[in-house]
Amino acid sequence: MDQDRAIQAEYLKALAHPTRIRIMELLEREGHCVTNIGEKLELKQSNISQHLGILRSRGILSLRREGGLSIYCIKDPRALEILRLVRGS
Amino acid sequence: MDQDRAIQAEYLKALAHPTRIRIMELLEREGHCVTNIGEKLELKQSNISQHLGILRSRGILSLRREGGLSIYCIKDPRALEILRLVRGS
DNA sequence: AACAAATATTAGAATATAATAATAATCCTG
DNA sequence: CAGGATTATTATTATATTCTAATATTTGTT
Repeated sequence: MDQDRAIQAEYLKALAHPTRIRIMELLEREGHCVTNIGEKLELKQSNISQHLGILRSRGILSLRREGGLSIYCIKDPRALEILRLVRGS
Repeated sequence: MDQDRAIQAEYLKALAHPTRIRIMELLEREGHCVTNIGEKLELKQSNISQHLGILRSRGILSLRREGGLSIYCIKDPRALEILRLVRGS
């Protein structure tokens, strides 16, 4: 189907951004909250939140609430495999 | 490096388009010329040529001239692995 | 309930991407 | 070298992304 390719393209687009690649690298070890990610990457909170939302909407990240925090984790390990392949250029 | 992630993002962006995914699927079996691809995909020649140029500029496709034709082939098999991973969602 | 911290959402401006149409460039063939 | 076919490039318009700033929401604490 052609709709499948549109979905696949959306998935790849979600990964195709330097900041989102950095987020994936950061979350590879363990989950982090939004503020934490923002500090490590030295980017604005709202921007981080938007990027996390994009990755989550594609099923790449998951979110759990813990205390007052939103902890984002990698949900789809295929994304890590893809990034590993891309690195091996 | 941060420039690496920019390059990685460009690589993924090249794959992150429905038409370019179709092109990759078509070229998986064997190389094809521009006109041929345009007919199979029912898209304008200039559009196809642009998409092929994007894939080539990222090192994903290669080009050889044969007779009066430009034959495009898959150069980087990692791209196929990535698309296979993406399909397995 | 009020306050503070953490996160999400929205609107806006700047930039990037994509499709079309038109034109240019390439390269066989006679 | 002229003509025709193939491919590449350019300009344009429409759409999509991205970042920032501002505001709203959510949640925990007192």
